[in-house]
Amino acid sequence: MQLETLKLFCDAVRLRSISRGAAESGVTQSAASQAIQQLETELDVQLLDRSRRPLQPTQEGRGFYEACRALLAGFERARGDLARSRQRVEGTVRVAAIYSVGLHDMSRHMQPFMAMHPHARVLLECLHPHKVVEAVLADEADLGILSYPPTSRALQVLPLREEPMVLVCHPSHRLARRRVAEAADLQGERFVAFDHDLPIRRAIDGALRRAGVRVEVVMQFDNIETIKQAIAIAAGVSILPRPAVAKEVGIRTLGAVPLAIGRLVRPIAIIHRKGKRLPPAVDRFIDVLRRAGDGEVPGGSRTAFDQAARP
Amino acid sequence: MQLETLKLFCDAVRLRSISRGAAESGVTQSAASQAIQQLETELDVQLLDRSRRPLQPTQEGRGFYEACRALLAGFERARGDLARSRQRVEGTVRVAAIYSVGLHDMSRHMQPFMAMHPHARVLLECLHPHKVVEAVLADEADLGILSYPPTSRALQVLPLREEPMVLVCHPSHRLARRRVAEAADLQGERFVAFDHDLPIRRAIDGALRRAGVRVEVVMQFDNIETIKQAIAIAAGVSILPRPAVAKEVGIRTLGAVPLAIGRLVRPIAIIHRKGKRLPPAVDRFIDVLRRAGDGEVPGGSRTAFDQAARP
DNA sequence: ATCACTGCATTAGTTGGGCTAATTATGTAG
DNA sequence: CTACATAATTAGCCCAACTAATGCAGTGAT
Repeated sequence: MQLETLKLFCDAVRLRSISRGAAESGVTQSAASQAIQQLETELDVQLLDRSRRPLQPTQEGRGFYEACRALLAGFERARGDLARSRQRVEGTVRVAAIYSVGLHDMSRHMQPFMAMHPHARVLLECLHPHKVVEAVLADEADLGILSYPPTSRALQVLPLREEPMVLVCHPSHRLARRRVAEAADLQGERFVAFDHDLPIRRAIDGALRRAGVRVEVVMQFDNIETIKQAIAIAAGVSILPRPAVAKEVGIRTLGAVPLAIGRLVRPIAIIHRKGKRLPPAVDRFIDVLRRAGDGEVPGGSRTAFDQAARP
Repeated sequence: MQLETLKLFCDAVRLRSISRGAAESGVTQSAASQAIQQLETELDVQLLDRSRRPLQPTQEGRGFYEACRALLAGFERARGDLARSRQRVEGTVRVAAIYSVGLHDMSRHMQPFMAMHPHARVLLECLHPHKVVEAVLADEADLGILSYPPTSRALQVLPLREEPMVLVCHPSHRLARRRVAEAADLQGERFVAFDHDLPIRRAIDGALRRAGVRVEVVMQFDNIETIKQAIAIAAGVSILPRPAVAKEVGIRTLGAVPLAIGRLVRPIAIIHRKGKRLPPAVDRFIDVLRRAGDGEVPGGSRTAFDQAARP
């Protein structure tokens, strides 16, 4: 059953002529005649009264005509909705990021991107790390941005940058004015840590263990902001990615000291679902991130340490 | 654009599988896969996300799925309406008859017909003669029953019977007790006639003229009932079809006398639109009319005149 | 990681449905 | 009755859609 056939029938009724209806659809009178006859056979009902001219629908044909018009209109509407939806979705970049990247970082990149692509729309959602992965897998986000990206068959990982980790302490702390902190300096320090279930915690714990240092964990939180607040009230020291404390260091509410403990970095990556070819808008957004995305605040001075830490 | 394709898509979404959807429609997985791909190409949109199993519709696919379901449901409803309408219409016999036939005559035939065909429905409408023709031509009635049927290219005429015409007068009239009325008996009689624009008037006028009789037309009406009333108040005599006055003659409110003027009959015929093959119910109704339809009230005595007048 | 399993895509080959062109039939108007 | 317009019919061609077979990818197991 073809929609074109229904359209031919509707046009024939509307124009009171099979020929004119056929012309409307760009087919011959013969094709239209055959199609409508076949329709009548299929439905086992006489739709047109051909014994009187101009052509008139039968009783049954009249009712079917109205139904067909509604059907065709419904299909055209659906097609239109689809086109509109496609445009809206294709121009949208849904990003799921962890808090510590999303808030500082993304806002900087979103504005230039929007300027380059005025038709595009960027939706940023800040989530806990595992929720970011979930959102990408469930196709609720086109991109995920997080640290310590998980390896998964369904995920494509694009390394974005590696943030150097620094010792963060209260400005009045005894280590605050050191040029560099050695492993031994941390021995027995009161430490504000990340929650156990976060990869960054495991990375820091491993580095400290390898350096033979034991710290006294006095608090643990699942996000950087809270850790910074704890340090600001002199509850202890911590090890945090440098970009995350750049602002506080700048206004001297926190102290940051480069660490001489292994190569302690926080890898940031973009993830997206594997196999799925990305919409153009998303591709371009990735370009913007990877090109400009070296993690430092524009105009911020770069230390020799930062340079070295980059891959 | 085929409805079957939309159904394949809907089934695939509903069952979360192209294979199962294909099986539902009795085609191979390959056919369904190709059809849905073609649909996506045609609409230029990705409807299904095949990179994750079980199969899931995309954002756009979800919306289109809902629209398609509505479309398919709408079509099935239209098809159902059509079937029901067809049955209702096919079992219906719409009859348009002139008053003088419809009331006396049809009611007798309708009951036997209804008994023979319990599913059928008979709609009887009594109209003025020219309205009967109009109703048949406009396909508002399947059959028309009238006297002096018009010849028309668009109409098929089926002669039904010829009703003998008799002189009708008040029971106290001087001619009421005659066995037969000659032409001369009518000379100068006060006459209640049919309207000029009725064929029956022309038939009677012609017969009288050929017999060399002149009557004095004192009244004229467009229907038999009114003429009978006029005669009943002794306003004059008239010439009417015998079956139309059978009842009044039986109860002695009118007198009827056979006429020896030419072969004066009122031909009754069934008309229907030419070319159009009639629904079975209508065909059978015609059979009933033509077989039983000799125009006499059942049990009514038949005169030698009646016998002779029949073709 | 590897393997087996399931399900979709792809390809090649065949067939029927739908189209055109030409002709015939039919309804309508002058 | 004739002329005209329009629909049905016929013959023939061609593409679209199907099947069968195979390749490929996602998924969950050991």
